[in-house]
Amino acid sequence: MTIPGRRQAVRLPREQRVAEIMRAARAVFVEKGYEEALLSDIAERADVVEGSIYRYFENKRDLLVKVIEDWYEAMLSDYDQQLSGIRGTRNRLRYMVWRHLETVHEEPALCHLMFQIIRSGADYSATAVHELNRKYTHRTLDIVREGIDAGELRGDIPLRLVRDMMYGCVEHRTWAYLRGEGDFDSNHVADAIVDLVLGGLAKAPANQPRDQTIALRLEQAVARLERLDAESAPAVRSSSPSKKRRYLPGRV
Amino acid sequence: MTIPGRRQAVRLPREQRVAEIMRAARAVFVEKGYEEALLSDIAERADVVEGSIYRYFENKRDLLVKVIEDWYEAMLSDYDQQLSGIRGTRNRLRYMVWRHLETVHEEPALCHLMFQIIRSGADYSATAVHELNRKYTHRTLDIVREGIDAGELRGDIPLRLVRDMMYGCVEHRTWAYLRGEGDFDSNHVADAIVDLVLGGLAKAPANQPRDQTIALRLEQAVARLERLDAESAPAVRSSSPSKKRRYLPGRV
DNA sequence: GTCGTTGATGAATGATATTTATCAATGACG
DNA sequence: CGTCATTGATAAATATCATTCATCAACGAC
Repeated sequence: MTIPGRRQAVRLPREQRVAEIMRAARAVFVEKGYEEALLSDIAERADVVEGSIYRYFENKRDLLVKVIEDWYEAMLSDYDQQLSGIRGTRNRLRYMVWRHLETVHEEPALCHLMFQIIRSGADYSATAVHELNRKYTHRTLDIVREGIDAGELRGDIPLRLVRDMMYGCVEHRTWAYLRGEGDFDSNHVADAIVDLVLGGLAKAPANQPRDQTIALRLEQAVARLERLDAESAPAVRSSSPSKKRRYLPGRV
Repeated sequence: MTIPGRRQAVRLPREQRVAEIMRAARAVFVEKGYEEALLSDIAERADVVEGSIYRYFENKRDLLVKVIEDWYEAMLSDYDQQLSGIRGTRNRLRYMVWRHLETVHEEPALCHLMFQIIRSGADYSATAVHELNRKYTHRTLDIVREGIDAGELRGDIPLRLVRDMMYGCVEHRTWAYLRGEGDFDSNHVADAIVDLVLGGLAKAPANQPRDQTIALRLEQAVARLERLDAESAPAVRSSSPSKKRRYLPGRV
């Protein structure tokens, strides 16, 4: 006999319930950020009771980690898919950066969670996200290596430094964007970054002027970027921050 | 008449009490990280009662922000102090990077808090830390600008990109370090970064080989770095993470 | 048809940040 | 000198959530 007032328990197979909860969690996390997201919100949206979540996830953080992992994995496999159809060191490198920037535009909240919560956690190194990330940056290094082998790039620069610079730069921009300090154009930024890196890396025969196409592209990109910088430069400090789009949920 | 059992209230002038609390807070935050640091811990160490903290600080987060601000301000003023005694674009640029890296070594926990809690907060832009940081990176751009004016550096690169690359790279290394993924040598890394940036930036007369000294320094730095990379490369995944030094307090 | 296994529940529990109601020293002012 | 507003400080109450617990019911194998 069902106790009156006791909610009708809908039984689902494990996988399906896990999927439901993760879908709900992702929505709530995106909407409210980590701290503001309540397990009760998530439970409600997943149409379960709070306690049920603990049958499938260790704790709130674990839930987030799983959500991010899921997203990240799908994303990276798509990266590979696309990349397989792109030829040429420059194009491939550019695609990596461009796609990264696009992702920030498409999923700012998830990116923010990824940076703030996942990647700065003490257990990050043990996370699948870490492994995925490693794989991803390896992909980038592979491209550079191919370029070196093909004789297109200088071989005397530590690969790690190149990678750190590229993604470091990307992330600086990303943070500024996530903070609502100004938008960016993925195409322009990607061009500028790749151009600068290649400009420093490109094998320049000692007594020859730099590759014409590179020099040209560089000029154009730089001109565009300077304009962009001028626009997005904060005219007056603390003018009207409310007008800026923000993607950081939470504290007001 | 004093109610028996009621603690003897030591009255201090505002400034002094604030200083006490901040000293205590800094210690506890450093020791335990943000979430694990309890207001009761801080109160105890500051020899006040929890509620008293709220007389001087909005909330826990505000307390941390003030602590970081304090530290950051002192640090930057010292930067300026030192920098005033250094001549030459390369040396000055190198000092900025080097000092940044050294700071990470000296105060890993505060750096971590700065990155994770402060800089990713929704209110970061309104923070004094943001302003300080802006001032700091401006200093860097000034140096580059001086170099351009002096004819030492190419003038056709967007300054922001240069800055983002330098600090982006620094931060990538920093995070890896904070996560316990391997140490770094501030001197080597600073050399490598500055060399790479200048290698891409340095005005290379079209039909002349690159500046000899730069080329030489580059080679040396690269050699050192390759060695370093080889050493700090994770031999076997998930070998014994317990052996690595970690500077992330918190969750076990 | 019984019984172990697993999905699911609703109500505790616990840990902490934050508030509130009070209290006492201090010092300015009549 | 006293009174009284101001400010430093307190102890206890509150509120908010994450997490755990004691039960319960459907399902399926045997």
